[in-house]
Amino acid sequence: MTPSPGRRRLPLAERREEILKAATELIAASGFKGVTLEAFAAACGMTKAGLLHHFRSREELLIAVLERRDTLDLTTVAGALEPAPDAATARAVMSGFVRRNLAQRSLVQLYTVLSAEALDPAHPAHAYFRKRLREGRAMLERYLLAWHPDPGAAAVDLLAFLDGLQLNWLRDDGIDFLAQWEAFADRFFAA
Amino acid sequence: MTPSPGRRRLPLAERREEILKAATELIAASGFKGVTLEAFAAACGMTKAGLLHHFRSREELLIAVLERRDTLDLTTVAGALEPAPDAATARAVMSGFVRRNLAQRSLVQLYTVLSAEALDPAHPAHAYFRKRLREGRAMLERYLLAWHPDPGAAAVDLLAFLDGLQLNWLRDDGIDFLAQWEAFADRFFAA
DNA sequence: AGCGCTATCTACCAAACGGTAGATAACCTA
DNA sequence: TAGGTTATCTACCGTTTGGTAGATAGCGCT
Repeated sequence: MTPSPGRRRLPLAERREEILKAATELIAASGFKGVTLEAFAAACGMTKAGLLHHFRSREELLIAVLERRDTLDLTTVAGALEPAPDAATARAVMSGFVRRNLAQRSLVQLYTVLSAEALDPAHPAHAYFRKRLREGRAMLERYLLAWHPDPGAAAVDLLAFLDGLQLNWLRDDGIDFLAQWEAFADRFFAA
Repeated sequence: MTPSPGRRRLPLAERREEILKAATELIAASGFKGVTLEAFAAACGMTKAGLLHHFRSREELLIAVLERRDTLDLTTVAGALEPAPDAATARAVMSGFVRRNLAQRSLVQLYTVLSAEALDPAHPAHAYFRKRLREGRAMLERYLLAWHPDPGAAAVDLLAFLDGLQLNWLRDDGIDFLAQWEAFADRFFAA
């Protein structure tokens, strides 16, 4: 476990980014409970103590991982709905969202594994996921408002299908995510 | 943590059942990784050593929990498809399944939490869930075979929706599971 | 070149973990 | 009521865990 070129010193921002990226991969694979401080550190060639210089505790690292993905991901989607969009543009936005997720399997897995783990009210990310779900649903509802007869139920419908499809896709990569989505969307956006 | 009436001795089968029931609740709440041997034991008023008299290891307890639920649950559904059923009976069977799940929230949560946790190939229940998913999908496909134009894709569709709806229902009990399901079924079984 | 800053390391700790060994006590039968 | 069976307990062990204290070394600045 000793790093090859002795000691590797990086500027703060750079090392932080490296740690967060590695942590994302690890949590996606084994959940938060499944990864130790030692493992997080080793994944970027340092020691526990070295890592704790950047994040004061294991839990703080988790929060940082989540917040990083939010700023990187959620903001991209939110911009496009200045006027409430019609069915066609709503579908286009959603399809873009799906395609982007498809390209980042480990990220999808991070959120899936972690959000299930965080159903436990004692989990450090419990509050985070509650908030995120509500905000996501509210945002989606605004997308559907202009043209769908029952935006509330439809939002639940769409999110449930996407979450479930992701889950099954992660379990069995024989599933053609894109095809299943497009077929669902054909029906969903026809109404 | 000392049990009130000194020592409580139970016949083997009875104690086993009590342990499994308590373990199911605990795992549903916090996942398998989230519960210690001590916690499993304390939940039925005994010590670690006492519990290990009935299950040789923590992992063996997990397997027992899963197998118990299978014999109790999966067999009930499987019986009804001697001839490949038509759309109406297929829907009736599925609706029964949904209603039964609705009445046992903690059981649903057990499977949801655990199956996400077990996406990790190193998880002790990983193989179990892979097998279970494949069998479940194959069974559902047989239900759809007689009347649906594309049973394979439809089976994925239905399971994805149900899994996702369960997940969101667990996250936010404001969701009306039954209503969402019936609306989805109206569309699904109309084809 | 030399100095200060700080990113990183080595060494350590207390607590919690899964599991084991051997003593103890509750029930069943004679 | 005595004795055997076994479910349960107390006490312990070795390992792993998250986290801390203090030493060390790489980098930027003058």
